[in-house]
Amino acid sequence: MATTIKDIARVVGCSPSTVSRALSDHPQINENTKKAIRVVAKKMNFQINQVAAGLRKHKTNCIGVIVPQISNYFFSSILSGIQKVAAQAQYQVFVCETNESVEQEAGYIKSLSAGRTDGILMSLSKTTDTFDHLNDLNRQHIPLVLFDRTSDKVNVDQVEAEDESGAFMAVDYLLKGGSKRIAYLSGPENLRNSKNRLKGYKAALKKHKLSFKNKLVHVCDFNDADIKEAMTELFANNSNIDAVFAANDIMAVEAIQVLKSMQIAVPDQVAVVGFGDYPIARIVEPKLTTVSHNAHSIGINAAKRLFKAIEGVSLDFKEEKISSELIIRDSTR
Amino acid sequence: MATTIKDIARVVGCSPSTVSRALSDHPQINENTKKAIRVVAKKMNFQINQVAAGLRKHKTNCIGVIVPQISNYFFSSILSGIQKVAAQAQYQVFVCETNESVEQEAGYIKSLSAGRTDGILMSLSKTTDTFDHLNDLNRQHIPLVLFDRTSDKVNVDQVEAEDESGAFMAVDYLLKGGSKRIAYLSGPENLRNSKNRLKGYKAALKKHKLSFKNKLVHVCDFNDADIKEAMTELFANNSNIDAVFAANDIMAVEAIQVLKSMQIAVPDQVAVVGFGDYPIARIVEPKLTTVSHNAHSIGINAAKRLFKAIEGVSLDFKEEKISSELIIRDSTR
DNA sequence: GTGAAAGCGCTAACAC
DNA sequence: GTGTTAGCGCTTTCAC
Repeated sequence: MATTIKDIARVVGCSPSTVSRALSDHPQINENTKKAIRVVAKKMNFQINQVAAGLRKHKTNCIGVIVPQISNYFFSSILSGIQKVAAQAQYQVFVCETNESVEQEAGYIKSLSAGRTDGILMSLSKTTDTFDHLNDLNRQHIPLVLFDRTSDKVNVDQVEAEDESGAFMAVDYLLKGGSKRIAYLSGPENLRNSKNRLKGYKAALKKHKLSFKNKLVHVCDFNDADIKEAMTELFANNSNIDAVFAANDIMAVEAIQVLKSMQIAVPDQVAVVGFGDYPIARIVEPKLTTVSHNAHSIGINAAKRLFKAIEGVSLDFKEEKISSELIIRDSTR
Repeated sequence: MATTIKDIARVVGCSPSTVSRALSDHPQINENTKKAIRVVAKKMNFQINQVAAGLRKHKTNCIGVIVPQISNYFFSSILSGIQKVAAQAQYQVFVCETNESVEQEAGYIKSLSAGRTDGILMSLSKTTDTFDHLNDLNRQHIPLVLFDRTSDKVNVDQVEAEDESGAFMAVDYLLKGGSKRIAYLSGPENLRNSKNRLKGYKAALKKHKLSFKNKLVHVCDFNDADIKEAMTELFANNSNIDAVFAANDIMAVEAIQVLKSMQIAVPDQVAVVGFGDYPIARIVEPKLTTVSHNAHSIGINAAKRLFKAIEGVSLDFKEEKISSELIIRDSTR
């Protein structure tokens, strides 16, 4: 068993409270007592049980971050933003991965909210369609801020990219460049971002007085096989497609690979635009034109909101949009 | 304040112990009582305080994973292996990022070991050169397993890639292909993997009866600017370099970019081999020849070891090596 | 089948 | 300046 303050008290010959006070550098404790206690604590290799302290103080100085997938560059950039703010606020961050499963999501929510952390930042899994586990948090007064994968069905702070205008910029740029039939590789349909990006796509078509064609839209599940299938299907039935807009860079890069394998020249025959500005966008050939959604800022702002809420400063519930920008490279004309 | 078992007890009209037993489905509690308690618990939106339970039971069913950098593909692959094993064992996993700082590392170790988790998996930060914070864990009887970034200065289970033989295979292959002057872009010097890969590099040279030249080795700090500088320097002073072996794929890809910008043809003038088989290896042109170190297996085996230790099955302390393999693509002849 | 009481390791009034 | 006491929310022995 590990050393406790009781053990130290016994050795030093004082009460546990004195030990507790000495170790947290309470001003009213005699300097010599403090010294003696610190020496013994060190010698006995004492490590404070932060969980017990947290239970008592109702304060952990930890936050939890729940994401669908840690290895996704977008989420890890957001994470680095969050960590930066957390470090400044002297908080530790525990990251949990749901693997796109609502069950895991609910499990982590429970676990983190059950006295482990002072607040939670989270991005919904793509299968999440019930929100009881989130609304529970409200009732428990555990601050929650959603980022990126947000939802209008839950009444909390939300920080997300300007998906609609980002998609609009991308498609508008393609149309200005002369493209007429633009395929859209969408992410999972029930995600709000997917819907918003579709809105932007449609709005750009409208601006250029082109009609929306449903068969140019393919919903993909964020995996390579899916994209390959979608691309093959699109180009089999609509050989006159002249551009592809993908809901993220991974899909866009995969689309480029498929086009190459079909001997279709990018951007001369088909232009490609992605979303996210992942590092891979600068490596693939041709270098990918893409919409940057400023993931780092999403993380920073979401974290700032969370800390405000933890401090009890209740901002009005707000949806915050982080501006996106179009980054033009070589996969478009 | 959130609902507690006391609140439920008051409403139902029984004792807290009965509530506790009912909710954990104790066999000796009357079915009707259980039902009644569950109904009230649900209505009052009760969430058990797992931290309090953990404090009492000395068991959390959580493990912690500490890595230098979450966004690194290598670490996220390892993580997915860990998660898989953890999910099977009904454990939750909390991921912590040190950003290569020993202070953060020590902070997270303390925090996780202070009653928050039943065991810790970790990969050392590149600046870690003292090991007290790790040896403390031993004294506290908190199981620890190191992976990838390991050290011979701490006496715990360690799981790592076959760095030396992996590097040997890569360099041997280059030499067999006709390369004579092979530059090595090494990772930070104090990491054991860097040293082991260097050993492999030297062993391959020796096999082919070539002498080791120190000026062909450049230590880089895992960032793009560094690699650019190293490459520029190498190729300014040794224009007859005909191959580059990089300690990871990110560096290798960056090296290819630099070579391209210098109008040097890959692989015809200079061959390039990486380490890791990151997804980017199949995207870059030419596609990257690289050593796969089977990150997923590293995660799985490290986690299995940890769970054995948590269960009290004390395997002998062991260093386990996961086999690497050479994946030949287009960046070599 | 259920309750009372003790205690996990810590902190914080309240005493003196 | 330091000790006593109570209690954070839970589980678990020991009663009955």
